[in-house]
Amino acid sequence: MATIRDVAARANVSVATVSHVMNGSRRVNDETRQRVLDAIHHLKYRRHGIARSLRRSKSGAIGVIISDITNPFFADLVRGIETAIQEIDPESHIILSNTDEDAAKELQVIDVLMEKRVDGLILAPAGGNEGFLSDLVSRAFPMVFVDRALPQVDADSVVVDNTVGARRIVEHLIALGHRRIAAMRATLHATSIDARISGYQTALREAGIKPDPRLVIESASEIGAAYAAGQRVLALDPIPEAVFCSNNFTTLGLIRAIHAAGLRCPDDIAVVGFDDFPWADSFHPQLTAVSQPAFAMGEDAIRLLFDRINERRTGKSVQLTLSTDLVVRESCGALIKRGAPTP
Amino acid sequence: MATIRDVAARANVSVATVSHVMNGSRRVNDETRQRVLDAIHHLKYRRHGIARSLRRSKSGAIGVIISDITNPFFADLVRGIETAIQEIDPESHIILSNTDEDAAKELQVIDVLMEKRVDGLILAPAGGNEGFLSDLVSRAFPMVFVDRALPQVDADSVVVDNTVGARRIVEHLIALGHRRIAAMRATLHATSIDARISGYQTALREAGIKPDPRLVIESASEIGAAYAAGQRVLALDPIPEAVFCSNNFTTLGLIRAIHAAGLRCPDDIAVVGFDDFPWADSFHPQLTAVSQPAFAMGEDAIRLLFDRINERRTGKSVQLTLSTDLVVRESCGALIKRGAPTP
DNA sequence: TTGTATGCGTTATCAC
DNA sequence: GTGATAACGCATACAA
Repeated sequence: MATIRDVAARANVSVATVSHVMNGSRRVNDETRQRVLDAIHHLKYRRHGIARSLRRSKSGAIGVIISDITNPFFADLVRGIETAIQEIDPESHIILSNTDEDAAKELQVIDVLMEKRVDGLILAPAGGNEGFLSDLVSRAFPMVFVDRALPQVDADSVVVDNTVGARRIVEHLIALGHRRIAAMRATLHATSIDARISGYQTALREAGIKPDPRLVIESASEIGAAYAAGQRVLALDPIPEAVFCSNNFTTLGLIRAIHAAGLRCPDDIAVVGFDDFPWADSFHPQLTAVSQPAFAMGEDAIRLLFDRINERRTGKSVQLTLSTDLVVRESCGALIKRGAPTP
Repeated sequence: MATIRDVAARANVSVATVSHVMNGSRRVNDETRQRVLDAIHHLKYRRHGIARSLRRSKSGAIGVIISDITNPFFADLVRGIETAIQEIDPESHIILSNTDEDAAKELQVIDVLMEKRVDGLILAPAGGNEGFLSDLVSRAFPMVFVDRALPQVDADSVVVDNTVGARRIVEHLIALGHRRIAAMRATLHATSIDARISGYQTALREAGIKPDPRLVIESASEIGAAYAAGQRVLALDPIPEAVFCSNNFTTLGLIRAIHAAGLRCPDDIAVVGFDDFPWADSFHPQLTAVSQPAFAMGEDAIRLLFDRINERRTGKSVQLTLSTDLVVRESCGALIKRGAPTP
């Protein structure tokens, strides 16, 4: 592989000149520049990104730590990050790591990324590493939380208004006449799930319905567990008229349980979910859901991050809260019972 | 940030010694080692991955180029790659790029990755860059194709037996009594789709059914287009008894079209798809599909790649063909018409 | 068992 | 408008 010296030699110039034509960092005589360009072309020269990183003390790598890329929400988020990087600084790239919500794994992954000298970190924190993370931000390391924030850690964050989103969709359920509304609570050490459940409870209370803790069923965030939890929901006596699922997994598990039990949705039981996904309208009935702007969250997160990296912004952290959309389809019963009203 | 010199100074040893204790690359007196370890600990020293890469001329980066991480197949594949990397060489990491099946984007992305000096490439080729890629492998650059191979490019590859997979599932349809079987052909410049359609035709022929080109409907690999294509399938006269969908998108589009038309599956029309996904059994009816070992493909691909990188294997390329699984659920009509026979 | 010194390929400072 | 050269932080060949 040709180096900058090879190019310099062939073009009869110094390495400095080659470097400057590559980077446009100072005026170069047109004829000289052309000689350099020719040499570059002939030698198929590509600059050595690693050497460059070392010299400029900027790796061009952004660490992105999520729980699972297999989750469509995170896949969209990552595409958003990638797209925005392309616009803002195409020389940068993502290093992606999955933690599966495991705090220990998260810690280890961050360690590796620090050794790789990532310029910054976008993190959907699993929770449990607050101390370490606080230390990081206090040393001014560029970091932004996404999807969930950690109250104890004062970093930038991009989240969604979980409370309002959950509240709206449960209000919708209530407007349709449902009263006995259960909830599936995904067990994650994340503030987001708590907020969703709390939005659910608020909606009930405002409608004069007393939240019944027995109607809140816990479920691990994994498809098998969610199926089992779904069966527990159906075993409630009497069976709920509607169910609010606090994330992807619980929705899928419940729907499967409903079909397995030979029940019909929304006739026998209505279902709504937090977090929409591309397949939602291939479902039968099509799923009514709270849709999160995952792609936009990724874009915003990376923008905040670059602002930190380039020190366009220092000091006080900023919290971005995007709003969700209520996507009314069929599983809530809306279309069937009375058309598609908006709450 | 502390450097190796800081550590050396604090421990009263040379940088060489520090380097050797970090890497375990030569014997060091126990007491000396302890001093070094203490210094490392006190200074919170982390070695500089970039400098290390430069010196060892090994970036520890693996380029992974796929069409879209949002596709569950690729998400699984990437998790497989990541998991195997963790085992084989935890110092390495993935740089992920999406091409959206765009050859120009693919070329550009590869260029960027080459500048970053990735140690190797795992690529689901979009097609169209055969010349460039051939050049790369001829210069012994480690590369392995995944999901699809390029006949003109002699690189290692990990694919699935598309023909057999498609054939089996269509045979299953035939065994259930379906005769008029349509197919949805995703338009991709990929050998995999061709192979699937050809498997479909073979199954028909072997059953004495003459493949009818009018029953093969084209669809772009995008959900909206697939929905429209699905409607075209339903508009065939007479309506097919069953449909074989050649990938994820076409399956989803068709199912949606069926529901929208008020038809019932499998009673009015049976559906099977190539490429299973985690949500398939939350569908109603649950989807019968050919399941690909995406995770394992990722593992195998990275293994092949590391063999190249470490020159454990040179020269002749190897082709790995994994087999698929037929997952019989409900959409084919099997359970409903006669229990769940295996073909 | 340990240390010295060179170079990996750049960028950037300083000099001309 | 151009060039010489000193870092960037590490691994390692060679010495001791």
